[in-house]
Amino acid sequence: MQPKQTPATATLAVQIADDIRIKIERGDLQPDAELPTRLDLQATWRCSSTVARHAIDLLRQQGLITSGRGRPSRVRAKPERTRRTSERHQEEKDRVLLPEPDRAAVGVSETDNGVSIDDLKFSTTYDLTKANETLAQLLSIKEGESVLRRIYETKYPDSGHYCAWSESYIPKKLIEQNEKLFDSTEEPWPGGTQHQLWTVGIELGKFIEDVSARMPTTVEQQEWGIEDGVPMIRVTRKSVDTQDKIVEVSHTVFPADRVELTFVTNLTRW
Amino acid sequence: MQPKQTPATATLAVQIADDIRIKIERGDLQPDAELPTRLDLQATWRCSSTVARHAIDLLRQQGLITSGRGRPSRVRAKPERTRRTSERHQEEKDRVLLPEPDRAAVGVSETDNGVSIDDLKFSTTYDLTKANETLAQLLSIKEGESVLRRIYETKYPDSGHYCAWSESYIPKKLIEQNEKLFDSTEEPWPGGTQHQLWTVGIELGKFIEDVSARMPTTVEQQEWGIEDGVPMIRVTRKSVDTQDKIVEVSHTVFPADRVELTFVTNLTRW
DNA sequence: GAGTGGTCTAGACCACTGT
DNA sequence: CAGTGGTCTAGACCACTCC
Repeated sequence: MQPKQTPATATLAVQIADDIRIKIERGDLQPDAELPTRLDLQATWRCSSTVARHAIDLLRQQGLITSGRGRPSRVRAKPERTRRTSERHQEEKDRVLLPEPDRAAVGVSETDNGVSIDDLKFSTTYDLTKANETLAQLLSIKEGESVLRRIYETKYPDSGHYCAWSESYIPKKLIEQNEKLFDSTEEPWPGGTQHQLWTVGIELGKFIEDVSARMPTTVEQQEWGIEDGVPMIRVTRKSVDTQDKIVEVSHTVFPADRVELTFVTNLTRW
Repeated sequence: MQPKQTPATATLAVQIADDIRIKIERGDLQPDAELPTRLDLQATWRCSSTVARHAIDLLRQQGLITSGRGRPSRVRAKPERTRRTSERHQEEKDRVLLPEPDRAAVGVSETDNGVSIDDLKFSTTYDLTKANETLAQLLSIKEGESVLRRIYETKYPDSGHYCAWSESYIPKKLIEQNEKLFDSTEEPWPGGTQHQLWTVGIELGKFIEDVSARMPTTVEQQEWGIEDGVPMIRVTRKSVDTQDKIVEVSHTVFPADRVELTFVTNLTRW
């Protein structure tokens, strides 16, 4: 879409912000270029510091610029995004029947989170909990039935910020034949969740993934080290077995500026 | 995730906002409940109007509340989301070989945008344009080669706001055998893009969809009637034929509070 | 008409950056 | 050290809603 003009009805702060935004979109202001200072804007537009400030705020909330104490605001350079493709589901399945050394060759953070960085602090929490109404309905069990909850957290050791976060729910009765599946010290499990399910006789037939986006809270911004104007993407994944029964439900969240999702839909041939 | 506490280092506005946010998450403040007024907050927290105002701003930017002139701010009720599932790709393909009356039974806005509302103003713009570098590379053509660009816009006739927007690019040389494909008055084409491609001998083998999210600009907020704190989701879709060549590239955007995406990944059986 | 939130003024002080 | 952006005060006026 082309740069758009600001209607005459817009407030002064919006006019200022859009003037700068159009300069960014046209390339007059390149990534990392310094923006006008608050005093500049006050002089140019004959406005108070509050209005100049608000204009800068708007641009930051749109994810277009960064700003910080003492440093001039700058046009935000788009960060590299990790790609997370739906084809890893089939790849994981293909590995299930391989001998353990081959399965173990792929790290858990790679299979479960699509991120393959080495120097990360990885932690897993297992517990048994009772299914609430939504979860019970999804998993075709009774409300209050026992489910294994697994929480996977990956953090950058230097900053302590999250790199990845996800939680997974599996009905206890489906997997209780294999007690190792309740032991978090077995993580990272070679071959991932699909191999774990295979040890109790479950073959997956498909994954159904729901994708949505929302803004992070201020607390999430801190925990993830997210800048203003960056949405969170949430993926709810249902793992469906070959009898069309949902055997696992998981939720994953991540900042939209760090990950891009790819989904491949294969069509049957004529 | 559980409600989190505000660190002591947070600014006053953030503390106020988080105090309210936690009340919302705990259910102390139900959807549509009125929030404390600016004067309330000034009195309770002994702060200036600017700080009270900023706290409300933060919550609006997080998409948690709505506010407007003369009306008290309220906890935002989650709107209904339209579901847009990847299975419609196969369904569309299955319809291609049907006789025209059956194909025409499904509206274009339904097939292309996943939205099936009747009273919408639908408009299509066709033009021939030259491929830029990115597009040329994706479509395996030379930069500057002619491509058919089609823009689909759906608007609510009362407000004039967008309901759906997408653009599509197809290399001219792939489809020039059928001149009807360059005539926008043929829209809505019964059977959609897959049938159009079939008229020039192209069968699709898969779709590759990249999903990302970002904040809307102030102009997009106006054009779509989007409230603060609602991200835009962007889907770039590559239509791949049975020889693994990309024959069409399309971009779709929509507000994250109105649409939810579903992707189904089928796995091959053991 | 009273009360709400939206916008704005005209300052102040602070933390931090870069030179 | 000067200059930046971050936070905040203490107001003002306006448009709008609801009673």
